[in-house]
Amino acid sequence: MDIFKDFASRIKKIIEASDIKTKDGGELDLANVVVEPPRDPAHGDLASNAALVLAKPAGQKPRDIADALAARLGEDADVAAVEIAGPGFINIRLEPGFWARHLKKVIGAGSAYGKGAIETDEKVNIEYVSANPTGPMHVGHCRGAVVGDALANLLEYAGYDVGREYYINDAGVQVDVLARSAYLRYKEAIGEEIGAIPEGLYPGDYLMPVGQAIAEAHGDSLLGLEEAEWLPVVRETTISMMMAMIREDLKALNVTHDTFFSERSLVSGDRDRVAEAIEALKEQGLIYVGTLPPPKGQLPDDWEDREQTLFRSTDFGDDIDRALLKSDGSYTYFASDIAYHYDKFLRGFTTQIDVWGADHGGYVKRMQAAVKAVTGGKAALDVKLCQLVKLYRAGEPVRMSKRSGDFITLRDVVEEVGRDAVRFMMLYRKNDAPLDFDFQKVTEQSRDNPVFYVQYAHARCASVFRQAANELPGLDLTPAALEAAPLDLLTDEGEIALIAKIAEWPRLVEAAALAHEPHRVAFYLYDLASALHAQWNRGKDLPQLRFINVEDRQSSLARLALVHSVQAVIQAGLAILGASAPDEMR
RNA sequence: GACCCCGUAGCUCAGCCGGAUAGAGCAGCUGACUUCUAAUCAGCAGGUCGCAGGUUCGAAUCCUGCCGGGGUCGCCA
Repeated sequence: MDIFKDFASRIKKIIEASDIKTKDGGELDLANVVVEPPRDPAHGDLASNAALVLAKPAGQKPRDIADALAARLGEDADVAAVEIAGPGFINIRLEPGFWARHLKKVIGAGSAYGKGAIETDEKVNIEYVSANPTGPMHVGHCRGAVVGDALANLLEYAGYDVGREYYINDAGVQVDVLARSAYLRYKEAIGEEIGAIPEGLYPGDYLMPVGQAIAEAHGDSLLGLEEAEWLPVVRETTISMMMAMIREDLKALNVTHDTFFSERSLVSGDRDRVAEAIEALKEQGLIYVGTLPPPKGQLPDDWEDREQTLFRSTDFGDDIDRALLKSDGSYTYFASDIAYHYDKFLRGFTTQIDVWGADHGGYVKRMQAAVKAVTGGKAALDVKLCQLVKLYRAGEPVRMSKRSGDFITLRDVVEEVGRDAVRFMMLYRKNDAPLDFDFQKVTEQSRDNPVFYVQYAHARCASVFRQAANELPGLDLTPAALEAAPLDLLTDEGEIALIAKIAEWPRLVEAAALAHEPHRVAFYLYDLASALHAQWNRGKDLPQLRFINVEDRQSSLARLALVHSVQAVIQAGLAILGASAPDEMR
């Protein structure tokens, strides 16, 4: 169904059957031979670099190879013309009938068109959000959440077996601080005067309901206890309430996970998975006790040389070896994280993707080193770093002070601009480029706003079908009828351009999935929407090109088949991005 | 000091595994609404792809150095 792959294999067959060989008569490596959509439509429908990549190993001039391939390619029934251009590109022009046949296949495939573009049984794990359960999600979390969720959708669509995961950082000192903050709110709920929240504790109001819930459950029974006694109780309630809140936030953004993995669970119960992971590394001789050199440049105030238990991450490309135990003997975050990624591997995930904020960039090498080491090179970790999102309102930066607890939450943003707009805008940029998010622009209904532009294209398709039902009463518009439409009536260059754009969909899905880049889907949808709007408007200058023509039911049917396919692809693409595809926008 | 990301039109950004004359949108200018919803379209103008080397038949893309912006830097998470 991917015409580019189809023609690439046709060309490869021609090469294999030809007398083009390496200089010493061997078989050529055809891995780099590709067929692509040409940059300039004047170059035809398909372009191949075959002659260029084979010239050197074959020891022949590119144009000579191109000539030989072009002659054979010209015999293909689907090929109307072959031209050799530039340094040796082979440009192919397809028979008009080819596009009609291709469109028929697209319609026949229905919602399966483009799906499973990659044939694989590989299990991919994507970890995203993983926000500390210490409060509501703020805008900073938003991008990673959307990127991870859309990437998961994309990989699933492309054919992978995808696990979507959230790592709950419920161990370590921060959640203890959280628990102490909640304990204060508990005392408040009991009726004690607590005054101002002390420096170092979480001041947010969102802990008040937690305090009340604890008061209702325990009365004043926790008041006289030592911290060591009440802390585990308070912590557990608090974390579960925080996670409930976070899940609500994620739901508002249409972000889903199928596993919430607790950091604490690594060491609770009868097993210590962190120790097991460290043991696995130790068996390979990758653990030692030693000291690290102090960082160059500004020395931390409290620096002192100290012996530590270290992982030899430098053997796997890291800049420095990394500590696994704190001075009090407890595990570092890194040690737990190794165990977690090891656990993912043991669950069968050989491709792992983590979506992090850019401020964790310094953590990438050590984690990749750890995954490589602990899985014996059988699993690989890709990390998608999301750059900062800067908020604007009508061009003016929105100020936030985190200290006062007065930050803009994810919920605020979703409620103000809507889920679709947030998701689309977060994906309308590469994840590693900073993003300006303007509340005003995002809700604007214009071409400046790609969300509405793409959704409107979908709505326009739906509108055409509503209109067709009115103007062409009795015409069968079911998919089966559209598939059987006389599609060879689609000969206008704008119509062919639309079919060609639709034909790029499986290729786009595959490329975006392999690169782990969901933003490409958003850009593709924008292009496809643009091609549809263009063809629509041509119908105003040239009424004979309008999708619906009451005088000509047959060509109307063919065009409706085209519109149907555009609509289906936009719908599939928006679903990957996690945005809705409205039938009407008024 | 080290490492990571970024640098493409006035602005915001695409550019797929190295390919042809580097593309969109916005802003600017010129046009198209008795419509299948103008929330749209057509056209014009706008570039030393940060700088300098290198690899290559071919570099915005790969390598090295430099400049500029952002981020990170032993036990936080």
